[in-house]
Amino acid sequence: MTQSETPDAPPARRTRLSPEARKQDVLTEAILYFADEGFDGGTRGLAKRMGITQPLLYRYFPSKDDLVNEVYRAVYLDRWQNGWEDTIRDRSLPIDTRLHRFYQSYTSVVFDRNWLRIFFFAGLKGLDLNARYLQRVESALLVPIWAETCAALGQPAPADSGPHDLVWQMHGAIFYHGIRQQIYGDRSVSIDRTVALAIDTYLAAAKSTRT
Amino acid sequence: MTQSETPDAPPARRTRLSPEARKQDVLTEAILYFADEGFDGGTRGLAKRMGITQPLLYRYFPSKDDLVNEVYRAVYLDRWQNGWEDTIRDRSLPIDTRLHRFYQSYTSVVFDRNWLRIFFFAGLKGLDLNARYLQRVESALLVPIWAETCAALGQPAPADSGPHDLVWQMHGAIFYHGIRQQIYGDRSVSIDRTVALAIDTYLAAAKSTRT
DNA sequence: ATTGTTATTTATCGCACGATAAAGAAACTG
DNA sequence: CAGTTTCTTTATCGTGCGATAAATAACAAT
Repeated sequence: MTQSETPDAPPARRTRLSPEARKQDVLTEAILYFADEGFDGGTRGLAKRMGITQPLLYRYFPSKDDLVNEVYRAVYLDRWQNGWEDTIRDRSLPIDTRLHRFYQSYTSVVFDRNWLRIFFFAGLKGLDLNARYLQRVESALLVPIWAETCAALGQPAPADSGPHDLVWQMHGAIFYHGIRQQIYGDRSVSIDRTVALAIDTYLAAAKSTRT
Repeated sequence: MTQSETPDAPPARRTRLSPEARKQDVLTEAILYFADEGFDGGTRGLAKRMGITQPLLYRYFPSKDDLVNEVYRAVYLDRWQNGWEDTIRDRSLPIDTRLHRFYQSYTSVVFDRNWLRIFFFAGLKGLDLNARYLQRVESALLVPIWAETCAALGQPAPADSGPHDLVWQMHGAIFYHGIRQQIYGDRSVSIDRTVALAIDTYLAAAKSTRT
Protein backbone atom coordinates (compact mmCIF):
# COMPACT_ATOMS: atom_id res chain seq x y z
CA MET A 1 0.00 0.00 0.00
CA THR A 2 2.82 2.35 0.76
CA GLN A 3 4.24 1.48 -2.62
CA SER A 4 1.18 2.57 -4.58
CA GLU A 5 1.71 5.72 -6.60
CA THR A 6 -0.87 8.02 -8.07
CA PRO A 7 -0.51 7.64 -11.83
CA ASP A 8 -0.01 11.34 -12.51
CA ALA A 9 3.09 11.37 -10.34
CA PRO A 10 5.79 9.28 -11.98
CA PRO A 11 8.41 8.14 -9.47
CA ALA A 12 10.97 10.76 -10.40
CA ARG A 13 10.70 13.17 -13.31
CA ARG A 14 14.11 14.58 -12.72
CA THR A 15 13.59 17.01 -15.57
CA ARG A 16 16.30 19.56 -15.21
CA LEU A 17 15.48 23.17 -15.90
CA SER A 18 17.44 26.37 -15.84
CA PRO A 19 17.14 28.26 -12.55
CA GLU A 20 15.25 31.11 -14.20
CA ALA A 21 12.74 28.81 -15.89
CA ARG A 22 12.19 26.75 -12.75
CA LYS A 23 11.75 29.79 -10.56
CA GLN A 24 9.22 31.24 -12.97
CA ASP A 25 7.37 27.92 -13.08
CA VAL A 26 7.19 27.83 -9.30
CA LEU A 27 5.93 31.38 -9.13
CA THR A 28 3.27 30.82 -11.77
CA GLU A 29 1.99 27.68 -10.11
CA ALA A 30 2.19 29.24 -6.66
CA ILE A 31 -0.27 31.92 -7.72
CA LEU A 32 -2.81 29.28 -8.68
CA TYR A 33 -2.03 27.15 -5.66
CA PHE A 34 -2.30 29.86 -3.00
CA ALA A 35 -5.39 31.25 -4.67
CA ASP A 36 -6.96 27.82 -4.23
CA GLU A 37 -5.69 26.86 -0.82
CA GLY A 38 -4.94 30.14 0.88
CA PHE A 39 -1.56 31.00 2.29
CA ASP A 40 -1.86 28.17 4.77
CA GLY A 41 -1.51 25.78 1.87
CA GLY A 42 1.54 23.57 2.39
CA THR A 43 4.73 23.68 0.39
CA ARG A 44 4.43 19.93 -0.13
CA GLY A 45 1.09 20.37 -1.85
CA LEU A 46 2.50 23.02 -4.14
CA ALA A 47 5.48 20.86 -5.02
CA LYS A 48 3.33 17.82 -5.69
CA ARG A 49 1.12 19.85 -8.00
CA MET A 50 4.19 20.83 -9.98
CA GLY A 51 5.61 17.32 -10.09
CA ILE A 52 8.70 18.28 -8.13
CA THR A 53 9.81 17.61 -4.59
CA GLN A 54 9.26 20.02 -1.76
CA PRO A 55 12.87 20.86 -0.85
CA LEU A 56 13.48 22.02 -4.40
CA LEU A 57 11.34 25.05 -3.68
CA TYR A 58 13.89 26.17 -1.13
CA ARG A 59 16.60 26.36 -3.74
CA TYR A 60 14.76 29.25 -5.40
CA PHE A 61 12.95 30.86 -2.49
CA PRO A 62 14.69 31.17 0.88
CA SER A 63 11.45 30.67 2.76
CA LYS A 64 7.76 30.24 2.19
CA ASP A 65 7.23 33.86 3.16
CA ASP A 66 9.54 35.02 0.40
CA LEU A 67 7.60 32.99 -2.12
CA VAL A 68 4.34 34.45 -0.87
CA ASN A 69 5.72 37.97 -1.17
CA GLU A 70 6.73 37.35 -4.76
CA VAL A 71 3.23 36.10 -5.44
CA TYR A 72 1.86 39.39 -4.14
CA ARG A 73 4.19 41.36 -6.31
CA ALA A 74 3.37 39.35 -9.41
CA VAL A 75 -0.39 39.61 -8.92
CA TYR A 76 -0.86 43.20 -7.78
CA LEU A 77 2.08 45.29 -8.87
CA ASP A 78 2.70 43.66 -12.22
CA ARG A 79 -0.94 43.63 -13.27
CA TRP A 80 -1.47 47.33 -12.71
CA GLN A 81 -1.90 49.09 -16.02
CA ASN A 82 -0.74 52.67 -16.25
CA GLY A 83 -3.04 53.09 -19.23
CA TRP A 84 -5.97 53.18 -16.82
CA GLU A 85 -5.11 56.64 -15.64
CA ASP A 86 -4.56 57.81 -19.20
CA THR A 87 -7.93 56.50 -20.30
CA ILE A 88 -9.68 58.34 -17.47
CA ARG A 89 -7.94 61.61 -18.32
CA ASP A 90 -8.31 61.44 -22.10
CA ARG A 91 -10.57 64.43 -22.70
CA SER A 92 -10.83 63.74 -26.41
CA LEU A 93 -13.52 61.25 -25.41
CA PRO A 94 -16.76 61.86 -23.52
CA ILE A 95 -16.69 60.92 -19.87
CA ASP A 96 -19.06 57.96 -20.17
CA THR A 97 -16.96 56.41 -22.91
CA ARG A 98 -13.87 56.81 -20.79
CA LEU A 99 -15.51 55.19 -17.81
CA HIS A 100 -16.79 52.31 -19.90
CA ARG A 101 -13.39 51.67 -21.39
CA PHE A 102 -11.61 51.96 -18.08
CA TYR A 103 -13.91 49.59 -16.22
CA GLN A 104 -13.91 47.14 -19.08
CA SER A 105 -10.14 46.90 -18.80
CA TYR A 106 -10.09 47.09 -15.01
CA THR A 107 -12.60 44.32 -14.50
CA SER A 108 -10.85 42.12 -17.03
CA VAL A 109 -7.84 42.21 -14.70
CA VAL A 110 -9.49 42.28 -11.31
CA PHE A 111 -12.43 39.94 -11.85
CA ASP A 112 -10.06 37.04 -11.92
CA ARG A 113 -10.40 34.17 -9.54
CA ASN A 114 -6.77 34.23 -8.50
CA TRP A 115 -6.60 37.98 -8.18
CA LEU A 116 -9.68 38.29 -5.99
CA ARG A 117 -9.05 35.26 -3.81
CA ILE A 118 -5.47 36.23 -3.05
CA PHE A 119 -6.66 39.77 -2.40
CA PHE A 120 -9.07 38.56 0.25
CA PHE A 121 -6.71 36.02 1.74
CA ALA A 122 -4.24 38.85 2.21
CA GLY A 123 -6.89 41.20 3.57
CA LEU A 124 -8.04 38.68 6.13
CA LYS A 125 -4.47 38.02 7.16
CA GLY A 126 -4.14 41.68 8.05
CA LEU A 127 -1.41 42.48 5.57
CA ASP A 128 -1.11 46.11 4.61
CA LEU A 129 -1.09 45.09 0.96
CA ASN A 130 -4.81 45.69 0.64
CA ALA A 131 -4.79 49.05 2.35
CA ARG A 132 -1.96 50.18 0.12
CA TYR A 133 -3.66 48.86 -2.98
CA LEU A 134 -6.93 50.57 -2.11
CA GLN A 135 -5.09 53.80 -1.47
CA ARG A 136 -3.57 53.55 -4.90
CA VAL A 137 -6.98 52.88 -6.42
CA GLU A 138 -8.36 55.92 -4.67
CA SER A 139 -5.60 58.34 -5.49
CA ALA A 140 -4.76 57.14 -8.99
CA LEU A 141 -8.22 56.18 -10.25
CA LEU A 142 -11.15 57.37 -8.18
CA VAL A 143 -9.94 60.89 -7.52
CA PRO A 144 -9.26 61.50 -11.22
CA ILE A 145 -12.63 59.98 -12.09
CA TRP A 146 -14.38 62.51 -9.89
CA ALA A 147 -12.29 65.37 -11.18
CA GLU A 148 -13.02 64.42 -14.77
CA THR A 149 -16.68 63.99 -14.03
CA CYS A 150 -16.88 67.47 -12.53
CA ALA A 151 -14.99 68.89 -15.48
CA ALA A 152 -17.29 67.16 -17.94
CA LEU A 153 -20.27 68.69 -16.16
CA GLY A 154 -18.74 72.14 -16.36
CA GLN A 155 -17.99 72.31 -12.69
CA PRO A 156 -14.78 73.58 -11.15
CA ALA A 157 -12.55 70.64 -10.34
CA PRO A 158 -12.46 69.87 -6.62
CA ALA A 159 -9.30 71.16 -5.01
CA ASP A 160 -7.62 68.16 -3.43
CA SER A 161 -10.40 66.48 -1.56
CA GLY A 162 -10.92 62.75 -1.90
CA PRO A 163 -13.23 61.22 -4.44
CA HIS A 164 -16.89 61.93 -3.99
CA ASP A 165 -18.87 59.18 -2.28
CA LEU A 166 -20.69 58.67 -5.56
CA VAL A 167 -17.50 57.35 -7.10
CA TRP A 168 -17.06 54.90 -4.26
CA GLN A 169 -20.66 53.84 -4.76
CA MET A 170 -20.09 53.05 -8.39
CA HIS A 171 -16.80 51.36 -7.72
CA GLY A 172 -18.25 49.34 -4.87
CA ALA A 173 -21.22 48.18 -6.87
CA ILE A 174 -18.94 46.96 -9.63
CA PHE A 175 -16.43 45.36 -7.28
CA TYR A 176 -19.17 43.62 -5.36
CA HIS A 177 -20.27 42.02 -8.58
CA GLY A 178 -16.81 40.52 -8.91
CA ILE A 179 -16.99 39.19 -5.37
CA ARG A 180 -20.31 37.52 -6.00
CA GLN A 181 -18.98 36.05 -9.17
CA GLN A 182 -15.54 34.86 -8.16
CA ILE A 183 -15.82 34.26 -4.42
CA TYR A 184 -19.35 32.93 -4.22
CA GLY A 185 -19.62 31.44 -7.68
CA ASP A 186 -22.70 33.40 -8.71
CA ARG A 187 -22.62 33.70 -12.49
CA SER A 188 -26.17 34.91 -13.00
CA VAL A 189 -25.54 38.48 -14.16
CA SER A 190 -23.11 39.58 -16.84
CA ILE A 191 -20.24 41.89 -16.01
CA ASP A 192 -21.00 44.22 -18.91
CA ARG A 193 -24.52 44.76 -17.70
CA THR A 194 -23.41 45.59 -14.20
CA VAL A 195 -20.67 47.93 -15.38
CA ALA A 196 -22.96 49.76 -17.78
CA LEU A 197 -25.68 50.16 -15.22
CA ALA A 198 -23.31 51.36 -12.52
CA ILE A 199 -21.76 53.96 -14.79
CA ASP A 200 -25.11 55.22 -16.02
CA THR A 201 -26.48 55.47 -12.51
CA TYR A 202 -23.35 57.23 -11.35
CA LEU A 203 -23.40 59.84 -14.11
CA ALA A 204 -27.10 60.47 -13.68
CA ALA A 205 -26.64 60.98 -9.94
CA ALA A 206 -23.65 63.22 -10.49
CA LYS A 207 -25.65 65.39 -12.90
CA SER A 208 -28.66 65.70 -10.66
CA THR A 209 -26.77 66.54 -7.47
CA ARG A 210 -24.34 68.85 -9.33
CA THR A 211 -22.42 69.35 -6.11
CA MET B 1 13.15 29.41 30.48
CA THR B 2 10.72 26.59 29.89
CA GLN B 3 9.30 27.33 33.30
CA SER B 4 8.39 30.93 32.52
CA GLU B 5 4.70 31.53 32.30
CA THR B 6 2.88 34.41 30.72
CA PRO B 7 1.27 36.25 33.65
CA ASP B 8 -2.27 36.07 32.22
CA ALA B 9 -2.14 32.29 32.27
CA PRO B 10 -2.05 31.05 35.85
CA PRO B 11 -0.78 27.47 36.09
CA ALA B 12 -4.19 25.90 36.49
CA ARG B 13 -7.43 27.81 36.91
CA ARG B 14 -9.43 24.70 37.49
CA THR B 15 -12.60 26.75 37.71
CA ARG B 16 -15.39 24.33 37.34
CA LEU B 17 -18.40 25.33 35.30
CA SER B 18 -21.65 23.68 34.37
CA PRO B 19 -21.56 21.98 30.97
CA GLU B 20 -24.03 24.46 29.48
CA ALA B 21 -22.11 27.50 30.71
CA ARG B 22 -18.78 26.10 29.57
CA LYS B 23 -20.09 25.13 26.17
CA GLN B 24 -21.56 28.58 25.68
CA ASP B 25 -18.28 30.17 26.76
CA VAL B 26 -16.39 28.09 24.24
CA LEU B 27 -18.80 28.98 21.46
CA THR B 28 -18.70 32.69 22.25
CA GLU B 29 -14.93 32.78 22.34
CA ALA B 30 -14.65 30.56 19.26
CA ILE B 31 -16.51 33.16 17.21
CA LEU B 32 -13.97 35.80 18.14
CA TYR B 33 -11.06 33.43 17.75
CA PHE B 34 -11.95 32.05 14.32
CA ALA B 35 -12.84 35.53 13.12
CA ASP B 36 -9.32 36.58 14.04
CA GLU B 37 -7.35 33.55 12.95
CA GLY B 38 -9.48 31.94 10.32
CA PHE B 39 -10.62 28.35 10.52
CA ASP B 40 -7.04 27.17 10.39
CA GLY B 41 -6.57 28.60 13.86
CA GLY B 42 -5.54 25.85 16.27
CA THR B 43 -7.61 24.43 19.06
CA ARG B 44 -4.71 25.03 21.43
CA GLY B 45 -4.78 28.74 20.68
CA LEU B 46 -8.48 28.91 21.35
CA ALA B 47 -8.11 27.04 24.62
CA LYS B 48 -5.22 29.22 25.75
CA ARG B 49 -7.24 32.34 25.03
CA MET B 50 -10.00 30.99 27.25
CA GLY B 51 -7.66 29.97 30.05
CA ILE B 52 -8.54 26.32 29.72
CA THR B 53 -6.70 23.34 28.34
CA GLN B 54 -7.15 22.08 24.81
CA PRO B 55 -8.60 18.62 25.50
CA LEU B 56 -11.42 20.19 27.45
CA LEU B 57 -12.85 21.47 24.18
CA TYR B 58 -13.42 17.90 23.11
CA ARG B 59 -15.70 17.24 26.04
CA TYR B 60 -18.23 19.67 24.56
CA PHE B 61 -17.57 19.40 20.84
CA PRO B 62 -16.82 16.01 19.29
CA SER B 63 -14.44 17.53 16.78
CA LYS B 64 -13.15 20.86 15.59
CA ASP B 65 -15.47 20.66 12.59
CA ASP B 66 -18.48 20.40 14.87
CA LEU B 67 -17.36 23.49 16.75
CA VAL B 68 -16.90 25.37 13.50
CA ASN B 69 -20.36 24.40 12.34
CA GLU B 70 -21.89 25.69 15.55
CA VAL B 71 -20.02 28.93 15.01
CA TYR B 72 -21.65 29.24 11.60
CA ARG B 73 -25.05 28.62 13.01
CA ALA B 74 -24.59 31.12 15.81
CA VAL B 75 -23.34 33.86 13.52
CA TYR B 76 -25.56 33.53 10.47
CA LEU B 77 -28.74 31.75 11.39
CA ASP B 78 -29.22 33.22 14.83
CA ARG B 79 -28.51 36.78 13.78
CA TRP B 80 -31.06 36.82 10.98
CA GLN B 81 -33.95 39.06 11.95
CA ASN B 82 -37.35 38.21 10.59
CA GLY B 83 -38.35 41.80 11.20
CA TRP B 84 -36.33 42.80 8.15
CA GLU B 85 -38.86 41.36 5.78
CA ASP B 86 -41.69 42.96 7.72
CA THR B 87 -40.04 46.36 7.58
CA ILE B 88 -39.62 46.12 3.82
CA ARG B 89 -43.24 45.16 3.31
CA ASP B 90 -44.78 47.66 5.73
CA ARG B 91 -46.78 49.79 3.29
CA SER B 92 -47.90 52.17 6.01
CA LEU B 93 -44.52 53.83 5.51
CA PRO B 94 -43.04 55.35 2.35
CA ILE B 95 -40.56 53.19 0.54
CA ASP B 96 -37.53 55.33 1.29
CA THR B 97 -38.25 55.24 5.02
CA ARG B 98 -38.60 51.48 4.88
CA LEU B 99 -35.30 51.11 3.05
CA HIS B 100 -33.54 53.41 5.49
CA ARG B 101 -34.86 51.50 8.48
CA PHE B 102 -34.08 48.14 6.99
CA TYR B 103 -30.52 48.96 6.03
CA GLN B 104 -29.89 50.65 9.33
CA SER B 105 -30.78 47.42 11.10
CA TYR B 106 -29.14 45.18 8.52
CA THR B 107 -25.82 46.98 8.59
CA SER B 108 -25.82 47.04 12.37
CA VAL B 109 -25.77 43.24 12.23
CA VAL B 110 -23.66 42.61 9.16
CA PHE B 111 -21.03 45.34 9.46
CA ASP B 112 -19.50 43.50 12.34
CA ARG B 113 -15.90 42.43 12.28
CA ASN B 114 -16.66 38.87 13.29
CA TRP B 115 -19.62 38.50 10.98
CA LEU B 116 -17.80 39.72 7.89
CA ARG B 117 -14.50 37.99 8.51
CA ILE B 118 -16.11 34.63 9.17
CA PHE B 119 -18.29 35.16 6.13
CA PHE B 120 -15.24 35.61 3.91
CA PHE B 121 -13.24 32.84 5.53
CA ALA B 122 -16.12 30.53 4.76
CA GLY B 123 -16.51 31.87 1.24
CA LEU B 124 -12.86 31.37 0.44
CA LYS B 125 -12.98 27.87 1.85
CA GLY B 126 -15.65 27.05 -0.70
CA LEU B 127 -18.38 26.24 1.79
CA ASP B 128 -21.90 26.50 0.47
CA LEU B 129 -22.81 28.60 3.48
CA ASN B 130 -22.26 31.81 1.57
CA ALA B 131 -24.15 30.76 -1.51
CA ARG B 132 -27.08 29.72 0.67
CA TYR B 133 -26.94 32.93 2.66
CA LEU B 134 -26.84 35.06 -0.47
CA GLN B 135 -29.76 33.15 -1.89
CA ARG B 136 -31.70 33.91 1.24
CA VAL B 137 -30.76 37.59 1.00
CA GLU B 138 -31.93 37.65 -2.58
CA SER B 139 -35.22 35.85 -2.11
CA ALA B 140 -36.21 37.22 1.28
CA LEU B 141 -34.88 40.77 1.02
CA LEU B 142 -33.89 41.94 -2.44
CA VAL B 143 -36.84 40.51 -4.35
CA PRO B 144 -39.32 42.11 -1.93
CA ILE B 145 -37.40 45.38 -2.10
CA TRP B 146 -37.84 45.48 -5.86
CA ALA B 147 -41.48 44.50 -5.66
CA GLU B 148 -42.20 47.19 -3.09
CA THR B 149 -40.26 49.74 -5.09
CA CYS B 150 -42.31 49.01 -8.19
CA ALA B 151 -45.51 49.15 -6.17
CA ALA B 152 -44.53 52.47 -4.64
CA LEU B 153 -43.93 53.84 -8.12
CA GLY B 154 -47.34 52.67 -9.27
CA GLN B 155 -45.97 49.91 -11.45
CA PRO B 156 -47.30 46.39 -11.64
CA ALA B 157 -45.26 44.16 -9.39
CA PRO B 158 -42.88 41.94 -11.34
CA ALA B 159 -44.19 38.41 -11.64
CA ASP B 160 -41.56 36.17 -10.13
CA SER B 161 -38.38 37.36 -11.75
CA GLY B 162 -35.33 38.03 -9.62
CA PRO B 163 -34.56 41.43 -8.15
CA HIS B 164 -33.70 44.12 -10.62
CA ASP B 165 -30.01 44.78 -11.10
CA LEU B 166 -30.57 48.17 -9.52
CA VAL B 167 -31.28 46.48 -6.21
CA TRP B 168 -28.07 44.51 -6.45
CA GLN B 169 -26.26 47.76 -7.22
CA MET B 170 -27.55 49.40 -4.11
CA HIS B 171 -26.93 46.36 -1.97
CA GLY B 172 -23.45 45.90 -3.38
CA ALA B 173 -22.49 49.51 -2.82
CA ILE B 174 -23.57 49.27 0.79
CA PHE B 175 -21.97 45.89 1.38
CA TYR B 176 -18.73 47.03 -0.18
CA HIS B 177 -18.61 49.82 2.34
CA GLY B 178 -18.67 47.19 5.09
CA ILE B 179 -15.84 45.32 3.45
CA ARG B 180 -13.70 48.41 3.23
CA GLN B 181 -14.46 49.19 6.82
CA GLN B 182 -14.14 45.81 8.50
CA ILE B 183 -11.75 43.89 6.27
CA TYR B 184 -9.43 46.68 5.20
CA GLY B 185 -9.77 48.94 8.19
CA ASP B 186 -10.87 52.02 6.26
CA ARG B 187 -12.94 54.16 8.62
CA SER B 188 -13.01 57.30 6.52
CA VAL B 189 -16.68 57.42 5.54
CA SER B 190 -19.64 56.96 7.83
CA ILE B 191 -22.07 54.11 7.35
CA ASP B 192 -25.10 56.37 7.53
CA ARG B 193 -23.83 58.56 4.73
CA THR B 194 -23.18 55.58 2.48
CA VAL B 195 -26.54 54.01 3.19
CA ALA B 196 -28.44 57.24 2.63
CA LEU B 197 -26.64 57.98 -0.60
CA ALA B 198 -27.09 54.45 -1.93
CA ILE B 199 -30.81 54.47 -1.22
CA ASP B 200 -31.34 57.90 -2.73
CA THR B 201 -29.39 56.98 -5.83
CA TYR B 202 -31.30 53.72 -6.14
CA LEU B 203 -34.72 55.33 -5.85
CA ALA B 204 -33.83 58.09 -8.28
CA ALA B 205 -32.60 55.54 -10.81
CA ALA B 206 -35.68 53.39 -10.33
CA LYS B 207 -37.92 56.36 -10.92
CA SER B 208 -36.11 57.53 -14.03
CA THR B 209 -35.89 54.14 -15.72
CA ARG B 210 -39.47 53.23 -14.66
CA THR B 211 -38.99 49.78 -16.15
C1' DA C 1 34.33 8.68 -22.38
C1' DT C 2 35.64 11.33 -18.23
C1' DT C 3 35.05 14.88 -15.36
C1' DG C 4 32.90 18.87 -13.09
C1' DT C 5 29.03 21.52 -12.05
C1' DT C 6 24.61 21.90 -10.13
C1' DA C 7 19.66 20.88 -10.44
C1' DT C 8 17.04 17.56 -8.06
C1' DT C 9 15.91 14.01 -4.80
C1' DT C 10 16.09 11.27 -0.41
C1' DA C 11 16.23 11.40 4.44
C1' DT C 12 15.49 13.81 8.44
C1' DC C 13 14.86 17.36 12.32
C1' DG C 14 11.89 20.07 15.37
C1' DC C 15 7.47 21.70 15.96
C1' DA C 16 2.43 22.38 16.03
C1' DC C 17 -1.75 20.28 14.95
C1' DG C 18 -6.29 17.29 16.03
C1' DA C 19 -7.54 13.87 18.91
C1' DT C 20 -7.59 10.18 22.80
C1' DA C 21 -6.77 7.90 27.36
C1' DA C 22 -5.81 8.18 31.90
C1' DA C 23 -5.01 10.83 36.11
C1' DG C 24 -6.51 14.48 39.17
C1' DA C 25 -9.60 17.61 41.70
C1' DA C 26 -13.81 20.20 42.53
C1' DA C 27 -18.52 19.72 43.82
C1' DC C 28 -22.45 16.97 45.38
C1' DT C 29 -24.35 13.16 48.47
C1' DG C 30 -24.74 10.57 52.52
C1' DC D 1 -15.95 12.87 57.04
C1' DA D 2 -16.19 9.22 53.20
C1' DG D 3 -17.93 8.04 48.69
C1' DT D 4 -19.46 9.15 44.14
C1' DT D 5 -19.78 11.83 40.20
C1' DT D 6 -17.89 14.51 36.58
C1' DC D 7 -15.44 18.57 35.21
C1' DT D 8 -10.59 19.48 34.15
C1' DT D 9 -5.83 18.53 33.46
C1' DT D 10 -1.57 15.85 32.26
C1' DA D 11 0.56 12.88 29.09
C1' DT D 12 0.70 11.07 24.67
C1' DC D 13 -0.10 9.30 19.80
C1' DG D 14 0.00 9.96 14.78
C1' DT D 15 0.32 13.29 11.19
C1' DG D 16 1.71 17.13 8.46
C1' DC D 17 4.19 21.32 8.45
C1' DG D 18 8.61 24.48 7.20
C1' DA D 19 13.21 23.88 6.69
C1' DT D 20 18.13 21.70 6.28
C1' DA D 21 21.93 18.40 5.01
C1' DA D 22 23.56 14.95 2.32
C1' DA D 23 23.18 11.89 -1.62
C1' DT D 24 22.08 11.44 -6.57
C1' DA D 25 21.67 12.29 -11.43
C1' DA D 26 21.28 15.36 -15.56
C1' DC D 27 23.72 18.22 -18.50
C1' DA D 28 28.11 20.86 -20.37
C1' DA D 29 32.89 20.94 -21.31
C1' DT D 30 36.87 18.74 -22.56
